[in-house]
Amino acid sequence: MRQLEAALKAAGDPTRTRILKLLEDGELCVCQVQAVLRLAPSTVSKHLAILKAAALVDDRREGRWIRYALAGSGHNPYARDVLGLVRRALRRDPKIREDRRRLKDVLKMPLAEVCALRPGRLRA
Amino acid sequence: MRQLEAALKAAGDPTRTRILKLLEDGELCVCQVQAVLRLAPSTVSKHLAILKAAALVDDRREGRWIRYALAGSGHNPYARDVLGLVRRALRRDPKIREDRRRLKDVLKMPLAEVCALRPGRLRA
DNA sequence: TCTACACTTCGCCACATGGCGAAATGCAGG
DNA sequence: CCTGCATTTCGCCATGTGGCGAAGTGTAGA
Repeated sequence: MRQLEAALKAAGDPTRTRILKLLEDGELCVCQVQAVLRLAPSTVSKHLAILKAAALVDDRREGRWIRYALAGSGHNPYARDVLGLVRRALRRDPKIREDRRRLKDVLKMPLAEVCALRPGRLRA
Repeated sequence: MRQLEAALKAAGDPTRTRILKLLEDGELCVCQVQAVLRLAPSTVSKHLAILKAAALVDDRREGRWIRYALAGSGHNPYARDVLGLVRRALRRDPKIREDRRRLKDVLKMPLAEVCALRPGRLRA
């Protein structure tokens, strides 16, 4: 019961849905997600941890960064179904479209520059 | 975004999942659900209202009772997918099995007697 | 090993949510 | 209408959750 609950609850939060939709275009590091969502790093990190606990995403360390991606055939048997559902959903949602637009801009910038945008040292 | 969120969140609660699994066997009135779950009437009613708002169930008045059933091709486009996911899930979950066993007993009793079991006038 | 930096963890706050009992609602039958 | 009963709504409480900033962790590079 807990696994299904975890997957549904994880995907049932609007912020996390936004993250899942972003990851449909490929893996991203935390600061890229953060640059699109415009939330505090700790907040983004927590959401990613919840998604990971629900086996909806995988993480992979790459040097200084940690890349998150949608889970493959994860260990949670329900993750695949939930991800499929989300993937088919919200294709025309205005907020999701806006996020995708922002993501495009973010992907054009070098990673270091993206991370420098953080609200920690406000200079943007 | 809100419709997907509503469906996922509604199905993501363990008590509501139990209700959905019960309804897979056919429509039930509130007191039947309550007899299986052993929760206060107000609690059951609230959960059913949430499931209804998410378009996962339909209700239908029949005399003094209100029958709830899994939603057909509901107005929430995601409800069907979520219901399918839940239906395929938890087939072997012990708590769900236990509920189903209790439901079988409840279905053997006349409705009036089931409702009389309520923790309001304790006499069982 | 020291600093810089990406990320996570912790502690906090405001608000949402699940549980209950009591009161309100709405239908059936006298 | 008035009573009886199934259900809902309301008010309350305890707990869970999302947001943040500050402090901690861990890796890259000087």
